[in-house]
Amino acid sequence: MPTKADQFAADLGALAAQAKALAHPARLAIIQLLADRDACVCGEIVDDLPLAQSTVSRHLKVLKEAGLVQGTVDGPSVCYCLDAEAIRVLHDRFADFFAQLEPRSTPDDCC
Amino acid sequence: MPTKADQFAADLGALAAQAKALAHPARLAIIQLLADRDACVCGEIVDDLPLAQSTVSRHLKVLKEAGLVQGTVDGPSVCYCLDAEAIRVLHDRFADFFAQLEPRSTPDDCC
DNA sequence: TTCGTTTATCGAATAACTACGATAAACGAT
DNA sequence: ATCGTTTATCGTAGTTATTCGATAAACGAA
Repeated sequence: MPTKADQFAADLGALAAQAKALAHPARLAIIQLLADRDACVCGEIVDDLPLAQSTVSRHLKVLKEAGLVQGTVDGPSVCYCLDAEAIRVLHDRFADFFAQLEPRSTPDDCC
Repeated sequence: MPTKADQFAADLGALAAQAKALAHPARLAIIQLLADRDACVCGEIVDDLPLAQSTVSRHLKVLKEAGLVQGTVDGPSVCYCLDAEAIRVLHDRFADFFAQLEPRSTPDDCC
């Protein structure tokens, strides 16, 4: 079922989709957590966030669906870690987007 | 009324809020449009997007509330333009966030 | 096998987002 | 003062997001 948002350029849609994954402080906090513990972390994320376990699980699912985080089963628990390559791609996408915004000499504030 | 998302660090909340403003292809398209026409544009945005005028007006409101766009009344129409300084700040915020993610030597993929 | 731990999913409630048409408000021009 | 143009807002509808508690599923250990 195509939504209205699909009528835009694919690259804008892709960037918007990943921006949406970043559009919640809990998910940003999770990303920072996963980066801080240089390797990866399992359910300690729940202890570090003021959210219920099921809520954290949902946020992790969003991040996984956005391709930013990977989870591998490790015994009874699950080990989550950042997808470093995906993060880099996202970083580049944002950098490109912002770079495109200022080829203009931004002479004086318009209006 | 404080929501659950307010319990996170203020900087994460601020970044998440602006990421949310970018989390729709129409709003990204609007930002690109405003940057392309080096100065600013009024209602031509509506003509360039496959959306109703009222919908575009809402998206513009979101961008204004995020502080990324300014609108000044110009006769019967309104002139919108990017807030170049706010864009720069947002760019920096994203850059900082991503930079923080990779102080690790990213030895080998964990897990 | 049974128990405890860990994670995912379901169900449900509330809130927010996206979208449109219709209408109102502001303004210049006639 | 009235008309047409432009933009904002309102009302509404449908979808999606956020959150929690409760429950299920997976697994190691006893």
